[in-house]
Amino acid sequence: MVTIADVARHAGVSSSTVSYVLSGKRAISEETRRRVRSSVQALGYHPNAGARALAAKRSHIIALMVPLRTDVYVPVMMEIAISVTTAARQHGFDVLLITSDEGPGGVRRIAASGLADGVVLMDVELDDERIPVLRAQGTQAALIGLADDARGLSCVDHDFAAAGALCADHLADLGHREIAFIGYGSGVYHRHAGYAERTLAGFRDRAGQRGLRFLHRTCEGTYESTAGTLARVLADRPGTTGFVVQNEGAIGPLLSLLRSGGRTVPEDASVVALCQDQLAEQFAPRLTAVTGSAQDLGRVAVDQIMRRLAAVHDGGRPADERVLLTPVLTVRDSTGPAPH
Amino acid sequence: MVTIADVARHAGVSSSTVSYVLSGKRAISEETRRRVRSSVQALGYHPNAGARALAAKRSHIIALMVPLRTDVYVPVMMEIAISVTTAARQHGFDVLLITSDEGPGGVRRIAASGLADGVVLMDVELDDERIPVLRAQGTQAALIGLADDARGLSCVDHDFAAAGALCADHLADLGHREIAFIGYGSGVYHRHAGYAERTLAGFRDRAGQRGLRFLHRTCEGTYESTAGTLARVLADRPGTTGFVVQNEGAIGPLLSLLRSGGRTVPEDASVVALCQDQLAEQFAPRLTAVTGSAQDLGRVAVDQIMRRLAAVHDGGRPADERVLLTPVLTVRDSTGPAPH
DNA sequence: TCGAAGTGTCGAAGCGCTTAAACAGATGTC
DNA sequence: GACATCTGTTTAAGCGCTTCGACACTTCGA
Repeated sequence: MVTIADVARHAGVSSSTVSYVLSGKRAISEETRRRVRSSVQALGYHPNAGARALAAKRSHIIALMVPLRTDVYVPVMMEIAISVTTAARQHGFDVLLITSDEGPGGVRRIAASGLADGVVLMDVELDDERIPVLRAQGTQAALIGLADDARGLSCVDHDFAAAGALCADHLADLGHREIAFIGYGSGVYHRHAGYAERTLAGFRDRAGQRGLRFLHRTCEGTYESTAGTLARVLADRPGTTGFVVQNEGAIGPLLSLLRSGGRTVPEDASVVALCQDQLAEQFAPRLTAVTGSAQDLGRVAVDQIMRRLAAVHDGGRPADERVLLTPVLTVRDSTGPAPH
Repeated sequence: MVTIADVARHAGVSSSTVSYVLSGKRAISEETRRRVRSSVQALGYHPNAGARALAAKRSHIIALMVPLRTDVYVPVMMEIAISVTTAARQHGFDVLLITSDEGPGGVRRIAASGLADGVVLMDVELDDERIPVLRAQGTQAALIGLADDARGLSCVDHDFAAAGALCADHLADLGHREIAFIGYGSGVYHRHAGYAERTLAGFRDRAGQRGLRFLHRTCEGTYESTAGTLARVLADRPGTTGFVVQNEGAIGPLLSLLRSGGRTVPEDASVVALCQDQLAEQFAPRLTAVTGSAQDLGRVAVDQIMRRLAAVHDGGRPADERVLLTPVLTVRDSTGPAPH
């Protein structure tokens, strides 16, 4: 194993000089810097992470707590996890993966052991019990999702209310008057998952403003469940011409069912999906969709933590940021003017 | 911050005694152990991870390198990542997430800095350039996937050849004679991805033994691509009655297309999917599928690393294990006797 | 010309833990 | 009763790094 002392000897300087060259925290002459750098290269030196963390009281690791529950579309979770990792690396940080089944105790463990300098929490509930722990430990954190009380931490999320409103506007602009909103399974609403409630609220408000009649129905995302939901919608409101789908699993079945029921998309019925563009492109017809970037979510969360850490490092009090990312509507082939 | 010295003072013992109580590496009297434990509780002590890693030369972290590429079904990757994390925690280890875009350099960085005690590599190519690095660094590793030369490391994977054979056997048993194998996009085969090639080879061999005629066609997993693939299959072999689908994205479109083409499943055509049970259950009809547990994959990989670390710790040479998990065929509603 | 200020490097303390070796006291052996 | 043995605990030496203060030397202003 190559240590900083080996590098120092090789370069003919003291080990503190090597440290300062590497951290840039003190002025070092051009000549010395060059010699040290080439010794580092020659010996293949990588600072020992434990020693560094111990001496500097910073691990250069952030923890990412991912939900075990999979009612949220899994590829999106993965995309967030990967973007958090990539963004963290750009700041010289690594990412520790922990699962939400560890609960508040997991957060305490990570923070108290100094394993991580900061924590990113996914799938945050409105009244999340991990938040008081974070505050008590003085751990820097960023939430992906909105909490009721986010004092002492930063958060970022999609603006789901705006996404819902975009759907309502688009269908209203096309002349649709009766809309069905196919949502997540009822469990998601009972849990008061923010993304589900806020989307629905945003849609509802805008639909009201635009004079739309609409129905909200839950749906589990299987073929059977979608068939049942669609049948009830058409029984209750035969005049429905617009569909908004938030549950990714229901999209394929819905398209199949509309087709086999004799309704052509977009001539007889328009469908707007709330899902990733990548997914929207896979169907026939390609779907008009409202999207927010999962990558941005991860990147912003990491940036927030980095700003908090920098503030603490400089002896200040970190600012509690609250960022909502604006969703985008991409018109494709699944929406068109309402039939007469 | 609570240190081991605080606990020692509180319990009226020396800090080494506290350390021995916690690690169990020396005999400690019942009485002392109780006092120390309750002091740990009372003060909320968590050992500092950096100090521990530095002194013990073990970080109690394993790194998990996940692919950025998403041609493999993402939820499966996520399931593996989560099962690795869960299994690691049961051994008192945490998981560091790194992305494969860091390449061999990432592996070197993690190993040389002592950040992780072991590495789990996903999406391994037959001739993977990270493997020599692992060997050179003497890092303990487990691969998920098979490499050409796995000396010095352990590996685990699904027995994809057996999975392919199961599909052929099932369709042959039902009397089908002409089968189409709908695979991944051509890029996957050009890359010589092990899972794709081995499944196909296993299917091909067994199909040969059972006297089946078959066609292998690549498919990108979009609706258009599946439509094109199916059209070509039916043009080349109008008598095809059995379908094996390995590309998750092609399943939904294939079912839709068969239905709209007037072929009822399973009366006119049988479909066997190579995918997770959860996914197979979502379609109508529910799909007969060949599955391997992604959870087991992660768990076994972690167990392999733990055994390797234990062997090194005991001064021995770790055994290079090679485990293939047996796939399971679950018959559901998408396969039936071949039509006359 | 002298002291002050600035620049570049080093020495050494210390971060919180593990662990080998030393030690104290109880127990057993002849 | 002298000695070895065992059990339970302490002492102290690091692990490899960061960082504070000291120091040597140069440059600058008065």
